[in-house]
Amino acid sequence: MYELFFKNMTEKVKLTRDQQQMIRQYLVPKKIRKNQYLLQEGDVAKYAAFVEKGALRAYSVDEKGTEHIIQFAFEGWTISDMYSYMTGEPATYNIDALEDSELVLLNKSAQEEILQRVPEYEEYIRLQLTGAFMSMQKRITSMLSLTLEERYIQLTQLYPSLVQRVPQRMIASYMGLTPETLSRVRRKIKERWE
Amino acid sequence: MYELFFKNMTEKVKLTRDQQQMIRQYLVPKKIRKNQYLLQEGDVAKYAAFVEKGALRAYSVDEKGTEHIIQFAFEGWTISDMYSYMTGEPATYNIDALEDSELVLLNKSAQEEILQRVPEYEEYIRLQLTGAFMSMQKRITSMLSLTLEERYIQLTQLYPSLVQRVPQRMIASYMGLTPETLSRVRRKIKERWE
DNA sequence: ATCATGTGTTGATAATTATCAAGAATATTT
DNA sequence: AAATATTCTTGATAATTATCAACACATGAT
Repeated sequence: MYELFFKNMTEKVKLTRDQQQMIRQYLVPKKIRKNQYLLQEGDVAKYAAFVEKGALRAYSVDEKGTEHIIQFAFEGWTISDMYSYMTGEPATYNIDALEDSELVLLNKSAQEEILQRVPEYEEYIRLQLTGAFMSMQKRITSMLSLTLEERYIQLTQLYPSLVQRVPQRMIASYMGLTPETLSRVRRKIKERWE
Repeated sequence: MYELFFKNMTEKVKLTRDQQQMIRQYLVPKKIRKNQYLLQEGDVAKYAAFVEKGALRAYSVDEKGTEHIIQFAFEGWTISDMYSYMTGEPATYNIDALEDSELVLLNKSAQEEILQRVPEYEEYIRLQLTGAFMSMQKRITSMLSLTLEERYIQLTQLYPSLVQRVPQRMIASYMGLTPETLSRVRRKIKERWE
């Protein structure tokens, strides 16, 4: 239990055994089944979830009922509705599981207590946020400057497990396209390599 | 000098006078003129820049020479090529000034020393990054789920100074559109309100 | 194993945005 | 103030993507 969570953290910051034990008290394990919700829009996001095993997505639903996937999270990633988590306001996003998943949950007040008792945890969060920031910035850059083919190829190279474990209609949604267009993009890539 | 920088920081974390004085040692003031570069792609981003006064943009240039604006920064915002700053690799982005600007520069090793001597600075960075993360997530959500009119209206509401101080062709670039299309979007909004 | 449901592909057509070009308006330079 | 450069708007056309529909294939339920 929590192997990946602590492996991930201790790769970034040095923690004593005692500190790790202390943090462990605040963690809540959770298993969810494929298609099960972790968060529904309108509720308050009480937790940030670290993915120990499995895959999740965060998505918003527009007035026409179309889903727009904002984020995927595989093993080693953290997912939440950050605004709702930080402010206690109703969540914008739904979060559900693409596969049976094992999560490590941390609520906000627990995080605050950890931060007071383990200062190194602050550094861990900073490094995590920095990684997420860079990742998102790269995504926006790609959306603005690359062709669809280039974007898809980049996705498969940066996140190979995405393409293997996620249905194509969801990859299309993540890219802001219809499934039909993504199918055409993939055909064009294939033709270019024959 | 540095008024906004310290105002911004002390709104987020509590610092003693001594701590503030200590941090001040590491800061470098810089004035740049409109259109002057702060960073050119290919160079290493030695600094993160806090905007005391003025406005800057970060943009990438694609193979056709088209500029894609990734970020604007007005007073109170920080701008850099985060990946280059963190890793010492060559920068992807150019950063230049849209107006005569006054900046507060902080290089990476100075940041690391501050972090060791003022633990509260860690919290400040975390809170800053959290804000930036939420802002970027909102931007991606809008790009995926809103019509162009809705996106433009949202921009003018979230960042009124953007629309007043930035040429429209740059707003179009930031939105991923041509100037012609943005002009048409604005006309449609106007017709809708008459 | 069979049936039902979901996903991906394909073609045709409609809608949206990019590209090109020119004119009008605004900003900058002399 | 006049001249020049830049920006914004507009129209026409081309290119790209969305929408609709049908079929083939894959997956899930019984």
